Amino acid sequence: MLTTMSTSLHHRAVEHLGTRIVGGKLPSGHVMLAEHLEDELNVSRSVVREAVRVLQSLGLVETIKRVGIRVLPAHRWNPFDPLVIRWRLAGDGRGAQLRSLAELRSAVEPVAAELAAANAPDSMRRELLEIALAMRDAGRSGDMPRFLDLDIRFHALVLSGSGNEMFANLIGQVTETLTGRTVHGLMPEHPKEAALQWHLDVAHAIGSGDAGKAREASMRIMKETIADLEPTWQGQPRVFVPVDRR
Amino acid sequence: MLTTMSTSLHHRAVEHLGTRIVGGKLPSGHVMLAEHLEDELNVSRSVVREAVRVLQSLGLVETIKRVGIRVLPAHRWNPFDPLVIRWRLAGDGRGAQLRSLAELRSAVEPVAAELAAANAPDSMRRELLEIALAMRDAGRSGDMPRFLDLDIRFHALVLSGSGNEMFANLIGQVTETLTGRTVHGLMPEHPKEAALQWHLDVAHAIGSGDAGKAREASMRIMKETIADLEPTWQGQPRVFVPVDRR
DNA sequence: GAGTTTTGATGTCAGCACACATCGGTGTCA
DNA sequence: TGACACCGATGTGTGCTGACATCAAAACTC
Repeated sequence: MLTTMSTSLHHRAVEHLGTRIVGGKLPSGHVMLAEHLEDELNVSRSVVREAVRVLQSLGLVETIKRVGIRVLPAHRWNPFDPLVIRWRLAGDGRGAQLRSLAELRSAVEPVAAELAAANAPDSMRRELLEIALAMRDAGRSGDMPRFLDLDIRFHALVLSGSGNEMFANLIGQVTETLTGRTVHGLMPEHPKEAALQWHLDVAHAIGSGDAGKAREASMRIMKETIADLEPTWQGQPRVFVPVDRR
Repeated sequence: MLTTMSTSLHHRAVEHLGTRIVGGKLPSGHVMLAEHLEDELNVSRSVVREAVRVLQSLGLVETIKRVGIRVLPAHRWNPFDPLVIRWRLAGDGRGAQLRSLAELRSAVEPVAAELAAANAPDSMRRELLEIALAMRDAGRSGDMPRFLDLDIRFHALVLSGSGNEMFANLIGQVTETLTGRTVHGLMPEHPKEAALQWHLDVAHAIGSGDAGKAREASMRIMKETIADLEPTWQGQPRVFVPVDRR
């Protein structure tokens, strides 16, 4: 070994192969040999095999005896795996991935708000209102970094307050779309006053247990968010996977 | 080796550990040693290590030097991974898992119907209508196995027709809730006439590109489905994960 | 108590035996 | 002579093992 490694060889191998497959450099159907990967990555068989096993569990490759390690088509990948999402966001698939995430979020958050209104513990309802108020202040004063941070916490709290662990798990990916919107300069100098009010509406509705209102207000936020982000993925073709192919 | 193996040792090891962790037999914080696992499973280090690596990528365990392999708390698991879902459905978590899936589905399908109305290829729209009509026939004549099959295909087609690969990936899990409803005797002798009509409404709305109507009709189906399934998870406590803990 | 050494676990390597799908050669039959 | 079935060689993933590296907790020294 020449280099002292910051990350483990295993981690690097997974990352190396994952980015190349998801990024499209290794196309679907491409076959690799374990031995070849050893040379390419300068690691031993154990490292390659453990990495391939992980990629296999993500649906990125399959191993076939006497043939090698074959790259699977994109529709076999697990689109909910954090690694796959990260790799897609880092490569060509960024636009399509952001659209998928935004659509997922626009579907989930209103229902999460509904559930939070029905089920969230009081402490979360209180915190939600505090954050919404702080968002209004930060938004009006144009403190955008603080606004972004509060925005993330707000939506994370709605998802978490739903009491649905699948919803709560989307927090990381919501964070990605929110920061993405800011990074790509898609946020105005000041957030719209209406948007600030909608966040307060959500907080109040959840606070008072009004599921219908919470959903409605959340949907308005989602519509606005989608409209803001749309330029990011414009022109990206949609993919329709035949249902029989799992 | 004594036994000829039907499934690979790797597969068996992943399954063995996964079911025990998700099933709660190995509680959060429990520490195992790789060597101990070798003895327990009667497999070699490579098998154990590769299995542990896969479980690590699912968020079920972490490996710590000088300590061992530690089971992670449930909120660290990837709730979207097919393996995790399957293990939860097979164990104590079945009720909570079904609720999560049903809620996710009730959030996603109306939006998927909306998107399908806007984007689905014509062939899918046509097939959707055919299936909805066939569902009506099967429903009225009380051919429930055929109805279930058509129902699955219908909802799979809506999800797939959205052109969102994350939605399309939920097909398998939707199948689980639909078959679960039938298996648990939660379906009436004949599906309600209204439900049959709602499916036709969705198909027609998507066929004619009416996104709003598609969403509305889909939401009605979802409300009904949730109501049907609710007994399955009654009394299951909700879990609220603090937002700061990832 | 702070710094150092020891210890024990995972991480990594390399070589081997085995199972098995594929391919090509051989034999048989028409 | 040609078509077809059989069969063994080959290559590659699967699994096992012994050895060493690495690193952090724990024990020890001062």
